[in-house]
Amino acid sequence: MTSPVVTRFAPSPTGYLHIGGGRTALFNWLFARGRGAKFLLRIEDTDRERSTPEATAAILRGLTWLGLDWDGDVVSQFEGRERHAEVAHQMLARGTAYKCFSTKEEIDAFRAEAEARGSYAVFQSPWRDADPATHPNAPFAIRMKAPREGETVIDDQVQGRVVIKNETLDDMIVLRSDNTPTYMLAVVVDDHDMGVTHVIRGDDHLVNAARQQMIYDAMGWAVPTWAHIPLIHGPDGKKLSKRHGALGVEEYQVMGYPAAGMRNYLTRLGWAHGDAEFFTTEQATEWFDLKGIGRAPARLDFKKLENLCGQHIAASDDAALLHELEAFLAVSGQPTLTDSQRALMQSGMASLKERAKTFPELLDKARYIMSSRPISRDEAAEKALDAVSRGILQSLTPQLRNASWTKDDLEAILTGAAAANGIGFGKLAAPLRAALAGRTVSPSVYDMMLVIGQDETIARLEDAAA
RNA sequence: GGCCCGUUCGUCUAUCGGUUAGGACACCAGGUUUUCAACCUGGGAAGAGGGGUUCGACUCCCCUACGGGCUGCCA
Repeated sequence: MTSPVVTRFAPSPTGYLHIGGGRTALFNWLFARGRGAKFLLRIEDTDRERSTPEATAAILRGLTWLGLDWDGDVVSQFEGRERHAEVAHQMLARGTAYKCFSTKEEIDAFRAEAEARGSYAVFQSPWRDADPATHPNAPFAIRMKAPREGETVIDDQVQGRVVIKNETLDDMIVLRSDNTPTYMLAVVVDDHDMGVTHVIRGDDHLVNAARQQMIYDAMGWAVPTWAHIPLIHGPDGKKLSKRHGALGVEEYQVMGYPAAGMRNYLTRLGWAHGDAEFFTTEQATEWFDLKGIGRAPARLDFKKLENLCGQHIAASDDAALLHELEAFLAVSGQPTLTDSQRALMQSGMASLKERAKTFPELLDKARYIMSSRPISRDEAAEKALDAVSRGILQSLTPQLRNASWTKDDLEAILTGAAAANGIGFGKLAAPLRAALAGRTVSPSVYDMMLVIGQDETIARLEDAAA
């Protein structure tokens, strides 16, 4: 009988949602959602010094923006501390753990001495096999009685069969002398209690998996399926750091990348499904598997991210895109759309979305919608509006006033005007763009005219011709 | 220092012993065009190095180099 699949994402609330953490969460989510399984969220807040509620909130916001919804309530690891202590004591009772009275000072001294000698032996507690009768009446930590010989084998779905010699692992502390659980114990207990079947996490935990597996064995619990994924590196191949900027998932939102494109890019980073590059989230959940995860760390490539985002923007539903655009405006601290801007955006979206890779870019292309008369013009636009062009624009307005305002009608008028003036259409389009958008780079003149309408078009042309 | 993991075009990757080593992004050239974007065509571009195993290695094994991780009463 195979138990139903359960995955989880377990971040420490010590900062925002890291881009690597976001991808780890995404992989877990994809794996679960593709199998009708559960995706749980647990906050590893046992380190009271470094954990903050603000960080937890930021992580939740990041996940939500990425569209990764979790099942059930968010679990606080700290809340389970009594259960963790209980398990530590069960280990004691089973003889798979022991009380260690060595003080932190003694252990530090041992390490310092070892280092001075140039050796790096693991600390071996003198209390491992001590007679309980000799136990002092003093605070103690509970240490796992780890096997000293043999090896622990991690059957990893990504890294393959990884063998760790037990002699290289020490008797880790599972319960501190102040009765608080350590991470090693807490993860195992929580994953077991939450029924987690697949642990998909960064490969910085690969060796930890061996230690954790010892606890599973000590408690006689079923070991989950391991999948340790490589970390993400910066564009320079080095560890991701502040220097690379854009470490937090939310920063990507502020930069204006659409969530769908972000998901696509992050999924593709370190995972492959043949030659599939551009895909929907539905396809991703359907295709995602552990086998497709690569073993080497991947670098962030903003160009590819942008390309994918452009494709997703173009493929998006107009109304949904407008909603996401407004959300972007809000998080990036920009003014909200006025009612008329929103209405124009709605009708202009179809042409706008074909040409933008990010929301700032889309907004830039939508300048003809975002600005109102009088339209301010940049230098190139000013140049395009020379005396001759102004004259042509002037001569155009009577015809436009009588136009039926359909694409065909406008096309007939404009190409006719170009021909009448003995110029190519491109020569006419430049001043039109300048008049309509204040720039010589803009969406199609027909699209702009159709979106802003007859009156506004004529008014802008008259402004420019004046 | 010890242990563990990794290494295919600039980047993300395909390949699961036999391929002219494929695709995508980026780049370069040309085309189309109503500017930008898009689009079309073409191009350059890779198995870290060295040993094995094998009729045959990118693929399996070993060594080296480089990168990363772990080595806490942090997570």
